[in-house]
Amino acid sequence: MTEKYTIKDIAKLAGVSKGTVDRVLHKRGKVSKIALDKVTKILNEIDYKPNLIARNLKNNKRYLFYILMPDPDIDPYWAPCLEGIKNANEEYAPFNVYITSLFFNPESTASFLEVSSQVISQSPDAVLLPPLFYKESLEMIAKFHEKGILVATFNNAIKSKFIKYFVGQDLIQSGKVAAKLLESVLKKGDIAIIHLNEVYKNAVHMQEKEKGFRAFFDTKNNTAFNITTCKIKQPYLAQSLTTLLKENPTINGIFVTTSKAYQVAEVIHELKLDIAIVGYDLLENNLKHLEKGTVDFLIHQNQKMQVYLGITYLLENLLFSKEISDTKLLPIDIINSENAKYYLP
Amino acid sequence: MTEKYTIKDIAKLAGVSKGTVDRVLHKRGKVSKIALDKVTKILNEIDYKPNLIARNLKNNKRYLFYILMPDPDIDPYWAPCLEGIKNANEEYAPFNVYITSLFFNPESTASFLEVSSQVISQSPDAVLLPPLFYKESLEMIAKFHEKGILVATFNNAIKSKFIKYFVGQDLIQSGKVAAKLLESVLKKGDIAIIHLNEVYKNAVHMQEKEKGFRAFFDTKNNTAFNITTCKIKQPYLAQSLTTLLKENPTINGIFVTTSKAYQVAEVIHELKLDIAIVGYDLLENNLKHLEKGTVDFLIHQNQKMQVYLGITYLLENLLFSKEISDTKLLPIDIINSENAKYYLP
DNA sequence: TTGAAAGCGCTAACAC
DNA sequence: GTGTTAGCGCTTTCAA
Repeated sequence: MTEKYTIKDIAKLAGVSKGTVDRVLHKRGKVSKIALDKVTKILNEIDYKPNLIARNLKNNKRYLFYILMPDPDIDPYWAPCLEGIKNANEEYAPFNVYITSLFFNPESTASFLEVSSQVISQSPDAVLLPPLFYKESLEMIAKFHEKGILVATFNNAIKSKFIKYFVGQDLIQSGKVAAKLLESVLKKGDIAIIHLNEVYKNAVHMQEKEKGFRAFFDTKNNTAFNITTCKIKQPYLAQSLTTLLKENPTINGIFVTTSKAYQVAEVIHELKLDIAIVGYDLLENNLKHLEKGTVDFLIHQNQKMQVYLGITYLLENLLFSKEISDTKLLPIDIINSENAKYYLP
Repeated sequence: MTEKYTIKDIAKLAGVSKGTVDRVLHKRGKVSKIALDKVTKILNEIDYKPNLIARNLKNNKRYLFYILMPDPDIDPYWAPCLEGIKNANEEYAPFNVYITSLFFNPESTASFLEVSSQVISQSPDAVLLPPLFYKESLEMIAKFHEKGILVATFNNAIKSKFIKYFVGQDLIQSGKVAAKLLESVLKKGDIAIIHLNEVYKNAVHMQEKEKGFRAFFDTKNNTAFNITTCKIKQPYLAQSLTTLLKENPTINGIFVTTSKAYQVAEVIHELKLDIAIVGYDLLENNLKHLEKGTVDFLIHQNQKMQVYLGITYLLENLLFSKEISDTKLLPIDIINSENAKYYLP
């Protein structure tokens, strides 16, 4: 059984004071070589684990934390994030952490820039955001970094040396999961990949999912499937889709790369066709179709966990200097009508 | 912005000492009505949230925690639990918590009883166990309770008023998930439910899964499927299964209710039949077959999370008097070849 | 019944 | 450089 050592113990063993031990532990300097050696020797002999809790008791510092995200009222995709923020908030409140969420309009880069500047003016300790607008996000992230603000991203990955952590899913792999699901259900046939354009650009999202989807069949040299890609913009969905399916009557599977599978399902249902659909996200509308059987599978992107982990990673780093890997890829959960309820709030 | 109040603040506001506030907060009595009223008034006015961390800093008490589980070397199903224990251990070590795992032989009630007595003799603060042997488990749980030991169970639910928490999955629902998966893949046909008897009794497990599986098709009045149940004991699997499939050549789907789907898959592969298989648990052997395509889906029972949560629930209750619901049902994760890696250690 | 005080493990300011 | 000391928020003992 390993004993528990405190700073006091180490001080006694090394024959120095607590203060000196603390200086050694935190490399604060101002320690003579002799003292340093004595303490280091003891530290090597025993397994000292600082009590991280006690460490922060002392800390009077208030930690300001901002979450910058699209308004869930504009796009319900983001709604689950609020729950994750709430959980993190409850957990870290005793540590003097103040978490504020600010919403921007996902259709407007101006709105994003405005809210970002607002955050900068508060000079918080850390910021978490989904970098939806590539150029603008990079810009703001650089500015955050310049101000000494720790940055983490979620939802979609962009490359920047100023991003400390990223939490999200591997979208290419997610496309492969969808492909495997359709393969299981269909065995053979023609599949349409439908990029149903949403209000704001998530082109990268859609492209990566398609890439993974196609790669799955390509690497298998699976010739039983024929894949068409189709970009459709609302409000032309019903019309475009009907035309597509009339022209390609052999299509028996559809992969919807956005969270709007329900819109596709409605059209298919209307046309009374028997087509398997795989889509994304547990929106209420999607769930209805899962239940009805008009959507076969949904892939859960677990937004709630994404923000929750994003927050905890940053805070554990700030509060306890914990170092973890810079990228966390969440499981790609497969949802059908029977297990859906466990993934809902 | 809600202010943060400490006991000191309350004491000042109420015009009493910290000690008195503490006595009120913990209902320790020995407080005059006047003092009590003054403090209560303040407490109603403000939103006081005690700093749970500081509360336990003072605590010199050592918490002894035992986990009682089958030896993972005998049944690899339990191996992931060790990881969960390790995580919990790291998290709670600073709180003077000492977690010990003891293994019993899942084939032997005697071994279970022996290890349990061993635990009792240590009079720990809490115990977590999967109640595999119904009668013996109830017996020991009662004894634990008698000794003032907090008990939580995982993996399988049994009823006892002495069980504080249960963490596991809804096995009936899990059967429904399997049913839906086979329905998606097959559309119609004959399905065999195979209860592949394992070394020790988990009859209840298997029965509940079957119940859910059948209920799924029953409530749907789905007549496109015909379901046969089949209990097979090793080492007769290959023989029995071959006979079954010869006699029922229309069987195109198999639901294996235990973690031995790979054994079934091997036979099917040998027979060169095209039969969809849904099974349980991410054992290495099962994963190989997922990859090969001889098993279509696995259901993840998330043993790791089960123990991890079981431990945290008990400890949060012991350390911080947190009260949560007595039953936690984990998500029923659907695994195919493409998302499996995210659920592995 | 009450307040004062010590102390949990750690940090940081402050003398020496 | 180094040891001493005060204090984070809370619990608990002890004297009043």
